[in-house]
Amino acid sequence: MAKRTGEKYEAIIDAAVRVIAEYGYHNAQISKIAREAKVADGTIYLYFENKDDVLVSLFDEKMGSFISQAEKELSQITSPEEQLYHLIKLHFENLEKDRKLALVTQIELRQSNPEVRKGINNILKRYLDIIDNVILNGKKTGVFHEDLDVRIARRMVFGTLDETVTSWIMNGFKYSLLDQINELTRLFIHGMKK
Amino acid sequence: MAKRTGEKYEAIIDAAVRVIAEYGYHNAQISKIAREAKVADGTIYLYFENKDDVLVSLFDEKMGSFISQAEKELSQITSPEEQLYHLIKLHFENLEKDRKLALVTQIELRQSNPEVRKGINNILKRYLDIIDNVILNGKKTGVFHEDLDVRIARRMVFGTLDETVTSWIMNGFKYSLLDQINELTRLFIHGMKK
Amino acid sequence: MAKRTGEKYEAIIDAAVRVIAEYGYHNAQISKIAREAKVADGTIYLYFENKDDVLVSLFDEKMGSFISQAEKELSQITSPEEQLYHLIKLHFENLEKDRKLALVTQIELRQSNPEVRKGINNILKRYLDIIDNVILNGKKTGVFHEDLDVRIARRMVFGTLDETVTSWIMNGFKYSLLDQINELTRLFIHGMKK
Amino acid sequence: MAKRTGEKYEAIIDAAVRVIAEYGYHNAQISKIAREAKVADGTIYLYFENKDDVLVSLFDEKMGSFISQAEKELSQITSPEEQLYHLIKLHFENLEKDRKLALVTQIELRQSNPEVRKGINNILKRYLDIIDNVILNGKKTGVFHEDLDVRIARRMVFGTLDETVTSWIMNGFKYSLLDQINELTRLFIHGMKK
DNA sequence: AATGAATGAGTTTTCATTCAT
DNA sequence: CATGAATGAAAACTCATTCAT
Repeated sequence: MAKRTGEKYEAIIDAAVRVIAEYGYHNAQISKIAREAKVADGTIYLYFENKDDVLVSLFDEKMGSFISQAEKELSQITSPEEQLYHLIKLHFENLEKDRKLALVTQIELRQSNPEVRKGINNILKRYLDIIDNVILNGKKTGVFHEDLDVRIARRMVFGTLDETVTSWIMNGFKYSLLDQINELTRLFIHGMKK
Repeated sequence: MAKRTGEKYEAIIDAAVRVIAEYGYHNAQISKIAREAKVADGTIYLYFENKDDVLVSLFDEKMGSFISQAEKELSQITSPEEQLYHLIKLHFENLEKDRKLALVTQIELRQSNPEVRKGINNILKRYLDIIDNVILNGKKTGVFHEDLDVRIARRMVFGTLDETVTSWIMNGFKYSLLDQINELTRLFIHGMKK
Repeated sequence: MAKRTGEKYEAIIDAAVRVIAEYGYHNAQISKIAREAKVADGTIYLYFENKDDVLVSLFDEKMGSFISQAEKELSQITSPEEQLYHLIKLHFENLEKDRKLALVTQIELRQSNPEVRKGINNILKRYLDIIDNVILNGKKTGVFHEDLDVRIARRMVFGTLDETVTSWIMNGFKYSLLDQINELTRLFIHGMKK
Repeated sequence: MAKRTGEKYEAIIDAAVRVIAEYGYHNAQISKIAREAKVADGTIYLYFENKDDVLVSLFDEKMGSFISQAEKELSQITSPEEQLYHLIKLHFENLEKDRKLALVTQIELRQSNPEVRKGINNILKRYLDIIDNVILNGKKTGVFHEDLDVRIARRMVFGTLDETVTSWIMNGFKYSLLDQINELTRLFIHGMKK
């Protein structure tokens, strides 16, 4: 029934980002999002199943394209060290280029209910797979330690990047994420290398 | 006005942990917590300012004592490597020994409103300070790299441990956190060492 | 945001009068008023800011129109004695024609909280102005005593009419207000005349 | 069961006056009154049936003695004009001498529930009887008009004095009640005389 | 396809009163 | 006599969702 495409579909998602960024997750009512998108409340339900669907779709649209891009770009790099460097760079660039979106996906949507969390985690799984592939590539090419536990390493990489971005937002975006790419890459590579 | 101490104070906090663990944050009504604690709804307000106060106090009581313990134990270790190892061990032991509490503090309370989040973050600051001190000790003793950015390293350590525990819970506690202590310690130390 | 007009706006106000008259101010819950008005509880909040707003609007709608009528009718009379007579007549007629409304505005709403009281008093100010004008007219035309203190006389007129109506209601409407118009007019005029 | 006498009985009533004057009727909780009276909450119930009883007793203690005094003093005056003058004087003096009490009895207690209102009205009946006697005396002695309706005149006198005092309080006590005695007496006597 | 008025379920908090000590 | 900890009922208001137009 829900259209999931079209001009208004995107208008609603973009309105949701702006409203959540401005008022916070707990004050982002459907009626506010509708007003911001210049549509009627009921119209949202022509494009989305329900409010949860708006939020998951928001994450999907905004992060899904980033993940696809990352998949594609990393597949064209062979060196695991360079892959890792590029992964971090893409991660940070993606969030630095739209602070409202960063705030929404990184902070606000984490307060959502279990249903939304589940949808978000499904999308993130593809991202975790990318990290896994970089680590596996590093092990296969003998750059990373052969006994390295991929899941443990993956959680280190993701957990670190995630915490780094969260801190950056919570501290008011007052320093540059990009400045930390080199040091983080070094920490990871030295930690994981043979 | 709120008493913040006594037998019932603890009974209410423990009841809150059980109720949130069983029903989830969004279904943990005051009346349910009161029933579980075998007190009247109004009694909760003799011991706590409001519902937010119950949740922040829960975090404070349960994590605050862990943090104090960590502060004390780490201060008796001089080697930064051993401090790091011990920190991870304490972190994991603390959460493995009470899975309900782990679920509540690590997953459910993160869905709470900004007021509660703020209270929780204040408590966590003390924990981040402990991590900082370990890293500083490593730099000072020449074990960790002199140019290591403490904040970046701190976020790596905290972010990794946090993500590790979250994954463990989301995957149904089906492996042991303690088994990962050695590898994580190694990853951190190799990453940070001179 | 509140509409403050329309069919349901009036239905809610009329329902509020009936509910308060029947159950008393302290037992007139929003849900009871909504049921009586045959709308959902939430619908009331589409037309009114909050419960206080319902009560003040009730007074405004019901007494405001009476005051406007009085203003208009008295402006067409030149003799202060006749103005006074007519004012009392209008006052009593207005309350006799709807006993439920009289009970609500005269007795029940006086038990309301300070916020509502303030709203009611603002509306009543216009009525006190009408009384003032009658007295001033009497002084100007030499009918009333030139040294008469308008404020003192106004309080006599309003206080007397108010007490008269209150007694009538408290005694179960068992006599006619209209029968007292002549005597009250005489008391006031003799008291105030030159 | 309720003692209705003793040192604490009076302490509680005086505390109630202070608390209601300071916080308003709707914020005068039993626990606040108890704290102000330096007794335990439960102690109030050793001296009073319930909260309503505290309020009615307050009115009874404070206004009852005034009424007895008025009864006594007026019985010693024979002239109806002088009785009326003295009645108004006593009324105003009584309220001017304790502004907190005036605020409580004249404004705040009027917001109370029907039960308290009933108790207050019972006490006021004795006062209305005093007014009646003055008017009857005036009619009997031929000073007031033989056809004067006592009830109508009584409502004029009481309503006027009541409204005068209410205005005085609502306007912040910023003028003197006593200054109005002469004019009010004149208004009444001219209105009622033969 | 779009609207937006209407719905009604659901929860925190207060406070008069009790009663074991 | 006095205490004060404990009780638990009660009500305004929000907001996701529907559906007649």
